[in-house]
Amino acid sequence: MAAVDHSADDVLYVGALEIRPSDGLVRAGSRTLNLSVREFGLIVALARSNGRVVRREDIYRDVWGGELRDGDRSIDVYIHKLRVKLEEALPEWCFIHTHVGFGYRFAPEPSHAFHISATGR
Amino acid sequence: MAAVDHSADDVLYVGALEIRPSDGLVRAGSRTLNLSVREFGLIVALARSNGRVVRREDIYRDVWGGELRDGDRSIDVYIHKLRVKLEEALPEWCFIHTHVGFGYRFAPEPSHAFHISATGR
DNA sequence: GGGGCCGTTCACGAGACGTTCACGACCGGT
DNA sequence: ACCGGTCGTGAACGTCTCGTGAACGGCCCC
Repeated sequence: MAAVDHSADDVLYVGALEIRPSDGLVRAGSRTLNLSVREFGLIVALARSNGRVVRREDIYRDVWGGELRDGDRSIDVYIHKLRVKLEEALPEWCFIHTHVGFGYRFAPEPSHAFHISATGR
Repeated sequence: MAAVDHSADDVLYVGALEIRPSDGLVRAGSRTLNLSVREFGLIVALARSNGRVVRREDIYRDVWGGELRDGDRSIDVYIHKLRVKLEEALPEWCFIHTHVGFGYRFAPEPSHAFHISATGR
């Protein structure tokens, strides 16, 4: 992982998620998520820029290290794996939002599955 | 402390809109708008010259790059798409104003739809 | 050696995007 | 009233991005 100097990386709270970068664990409510190294790196990278849109190139540099090669779908795959685990833990919340052409945004929003939007997407 | 330091970029505020050019996102009140690349470029271009009328040629150069060709309706189409999304998010405000023959002006003004349509004029 | 995880890559399909076209409303000039 | 220019708006369509299941090979531990 790229040597990112984080001074205040104690604990990240995003909605009902509690992410401990230095401990390598994520808690969702009372449950503890079982994430692989990549999944964990990804969720940390996303959570660190809470609310903002993170570009794929930045995600790749942050989590994988090196430059994102053309056609590399690793990010997509791991975004998907993360979504599955997050939804399994907190079905009524949606954390990872796609901004086509920009990247991904990490923020807790009520899941569409439960309450079909009154205000559009 | 430990605040989430957004890399001190320019943030544009127009009425209830918060536009972050470098983050690629727009918030309307508490909601985050989901804009495409073109839509986002357009709203940034408009918001940057807040209050003034922006000529179509300038918009095109700014967002699309290159010169606006005769008969190109892309701007019209994307103005429309933006209007739809903005109205969906903030129905009581009207942001994009047409100045026929001149261009468009971006400014928050109370929507007429609310007052007029009910009275039957 | 065999079985599990993991991470990467492939393949297919759905949906988002951007451009262009078509039609109609509106307006000013003649 | 007619005409040409401008703009609003819905729709068509080719392209590209992204979601997702599956295959493949590496690694570790029994």
